[in-house]
Amino acid sequence: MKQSIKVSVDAVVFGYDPDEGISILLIKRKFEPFQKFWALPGGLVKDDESLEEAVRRELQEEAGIDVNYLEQLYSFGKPERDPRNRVISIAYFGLVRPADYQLSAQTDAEDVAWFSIKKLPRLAFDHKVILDTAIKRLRGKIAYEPIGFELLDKKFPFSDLEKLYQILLDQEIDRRNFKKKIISYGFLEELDEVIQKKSGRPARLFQFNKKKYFELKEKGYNFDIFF
Amino acid sequence: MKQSIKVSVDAVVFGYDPDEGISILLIKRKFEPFQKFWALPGGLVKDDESLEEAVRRELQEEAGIDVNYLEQLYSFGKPERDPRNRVISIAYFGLVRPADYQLSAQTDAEDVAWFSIKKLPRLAFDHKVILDTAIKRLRGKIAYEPIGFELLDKKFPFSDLEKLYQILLDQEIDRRNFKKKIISYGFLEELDEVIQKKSGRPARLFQFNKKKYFELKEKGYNFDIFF
DNA sequence: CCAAAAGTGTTGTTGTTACACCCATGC
DNA sequence: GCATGGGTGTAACAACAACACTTTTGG
Repeated sequence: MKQSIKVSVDAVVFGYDPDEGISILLIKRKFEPFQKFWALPGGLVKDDESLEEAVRRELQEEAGIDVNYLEQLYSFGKPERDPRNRVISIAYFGLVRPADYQLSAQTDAEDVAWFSIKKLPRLAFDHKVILDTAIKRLRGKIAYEPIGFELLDKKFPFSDLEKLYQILLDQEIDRRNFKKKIISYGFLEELDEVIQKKSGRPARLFQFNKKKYFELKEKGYNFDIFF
Repeated sequence: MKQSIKVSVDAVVFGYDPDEGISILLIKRKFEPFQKFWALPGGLVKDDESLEEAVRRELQEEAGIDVNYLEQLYSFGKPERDPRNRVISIAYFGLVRPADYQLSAQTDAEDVAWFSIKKLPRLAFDHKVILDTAIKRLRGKIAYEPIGFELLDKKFPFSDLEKLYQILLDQEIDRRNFKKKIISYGFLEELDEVIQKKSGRPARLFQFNKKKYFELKEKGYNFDIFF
């Protein structure tokens, strides 16, 4: 059987800033179709690279960014999703830490930028569908896996985590109960350092201990944050 | 850029029988490579069909089966997974009801059969990896979505459900607590009919009310069964 | 009357929610 | 000394886990 289907990868990369909220990385297309539309970074897979390698390469080429967490999201394969010819796309889901987030925000003038998920431009192809799938995944996943930490600095004040959950779950969270619950899991380390971002009392810094988390997970612990 | 990657779909289809446990559907390969090895049903996607259409077509062609639940599982794309040329496979996850399960078990003599997940043959390509991914998904998913019902007859005695969960979670479950919890969700209907499978007291039949389930889900109910 | 499977409640323990005041800093 | 954000405990309530005997049928 003769088959003429092309294979591409696309990445939905999330960044977070306690003031800006959740953003995603988009690039502006140079060529037709959808010239000058904003689109997810991505492109055709090379014959000799794995899917994940392809995503990382494209992110490097198109946005100069290194994601800190990457997982496969879903594959999109409707025959009509690309007007030229059939392309199936394997979409990935990525998270970057604030350091990278800030960095790429500088490249602003070019054709790569962060967009708050609250005010998104029209996207090329079916990228809106892909994006919506990714947002759903992020919202769902944060409740039962501690991936939130991948969006924060290695050392962060507790309030950053708190705000992240409030934004993602889109609801008020009781500060005391939230802290009690997170601390009770035992994979957070409280440091002696403090930081003062704006006014007010300086905050102690915390860090996520991945090793401890995996140990606890082995023992059949299960993380879940529902309020 | 010239790309020569082929796109296929593969299906991991689960069946269940309270006595046999969980089985999956395999076909025996007629041609090289991996001639005479057992493999997941699947094949190349046609240029004008969607991915899901491709899976359903292949399952119909290769096993004469109609799955009752189907979702995308994961895409496997390592460059070396097919010895001939590069093929990326989009794997699907399916569940069939006992009626279909019995039916295909008749076709036994041919090159399609059910295998208990406890004693599997060596599989072609990387199908073992795909299968393991699917089993993990099934185990994980059954705890927070009521997909277990898709593996049972439309009307079933409560003990069938009980056994299904015990097998999948691989642990004893307290019958009273389990029933209390499931009933409390309110999406099961108790019928006036009874059934007697072996010896012992006949059992009342139940059925899953999908509509009620979706209503409850809308209201922000969340199903979860952990013990 | 025995074997086999179905049906059924209560209680102690644990986890979850609701709630408000003081503390450390910069200006 | 005031504005800003950080830090902390307790009590009522809800959910979960542990537990065993009775009922209906067939042989």
